[in-house]
Amino acid sequence: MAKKNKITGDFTTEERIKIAARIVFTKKGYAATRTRDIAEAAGINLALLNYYFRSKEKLFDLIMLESLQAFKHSLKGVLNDEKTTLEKKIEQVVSGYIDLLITQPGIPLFVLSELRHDPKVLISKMGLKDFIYRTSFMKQLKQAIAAGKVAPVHPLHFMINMLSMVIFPFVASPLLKSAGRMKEEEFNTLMTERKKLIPKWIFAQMKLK
Amino acid sequence: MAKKNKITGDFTTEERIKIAARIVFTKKGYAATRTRDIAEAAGINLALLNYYFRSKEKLFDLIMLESLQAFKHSLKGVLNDEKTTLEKKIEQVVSGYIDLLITQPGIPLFVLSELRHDPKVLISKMGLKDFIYRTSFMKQLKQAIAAGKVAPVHPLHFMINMLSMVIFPFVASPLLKSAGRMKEEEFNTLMTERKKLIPKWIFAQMKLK
DNA sequence: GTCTATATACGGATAGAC
DNA sequence: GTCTATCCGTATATAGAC
Repeated sequence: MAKKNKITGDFTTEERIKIAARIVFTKKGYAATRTRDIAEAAGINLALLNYYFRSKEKLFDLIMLESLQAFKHSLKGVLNDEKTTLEKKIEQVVSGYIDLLITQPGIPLFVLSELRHDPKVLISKMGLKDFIYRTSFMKQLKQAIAAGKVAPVHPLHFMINMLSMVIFPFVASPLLKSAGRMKEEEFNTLMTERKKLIPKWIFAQMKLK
Repeated sequence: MAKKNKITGDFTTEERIKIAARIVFTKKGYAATRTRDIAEAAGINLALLNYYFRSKEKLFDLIMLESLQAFKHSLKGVLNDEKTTLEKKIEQVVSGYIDLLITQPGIPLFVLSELRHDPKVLISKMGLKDFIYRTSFMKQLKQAIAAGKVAPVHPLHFMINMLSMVIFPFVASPLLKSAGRMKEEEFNTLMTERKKLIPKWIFAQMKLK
């Protein structure tokens, strides 16, 4: 029995459809989603969905683009702030990202699982090519390694570790919750703890010889 | 244009279908997969697929179960070996798992994205309930924390960190490759480096005050 | 066991009334 | 803008010949 959560509140029809679409697409993925389900969740008729968005695919592209934007946006500002130190950037990214994921835990899995079908198009449309490399964060990291202040390994390792430790628990949450006997609330407590812990862990990694 | 890789070699028809099904399901997910595509990849007719496996769903369940088995199996043996130290277990899990993922990089995303639809059934069928907690690894880890040898945080954090740093790069590989301007080969080189690096990083985390 | 042909259902999209 | 009714392509599954 799928829950029949109708979208309520003071939204235009177009907004209600988008909200419903985001929920259903995120939960079930593109192929498993029926436009009828979106319409029902939005409290409108199927025909109206097509009236506003022309097709399932166009609606989906919109939602996906916005999801990727949210992802990219929450990294970009912080990683490119010329004024902050490497350490500060890490603290800010980790903290901001975990806050975001606690409220929207389904987005990473949604993006990653759909991306495997046609990565090229979206990645170029989003300007993600070389995105990490062009950040101020990456330049600082390279300098720190060159100066011997950070362990001499490929700088991407630290970026990967940071994103992994922040994002993966949310991606694997159903497995982690049952394999680690956690309830929703315990899980969120653990994730909140990680806002302080992950930066410390990364710093420790960077100092290793 | 989907590649028309027919399954060749000395396999029975049933095996060929399963091999083809694993490839197509892993790449596209359940809903986006057409049984016709599996049949074509297996070099047989659509009707024959139903002759052997009754339905798309039954075939899928089989593939999913085997994928989860592979995941669980590669952890279970190592984590429950009473004779090895905590450190040794970590080294073995990380190394074995990365080797597995380099050859089968699509499995985690496949499992995790399908699991979000109906986690309960598969998790209970797989005996994953409390799986982590019942391991010898977890007992050793708790003892080490109690003895003050490991930082006093929730032991699951370290398990999460290990799995995150190992698995996540493969789950996010399309994004990482383009955002970090890596080719397939560079990516694998990096992952191979991580077989040695991740255990060191975990040890450093565990020693923090 | 393996095939061709087909029944049947489902889902996206549109026509047309209001 | 919003609805009801319907069209039509597509995908699973089966019947039945070989």
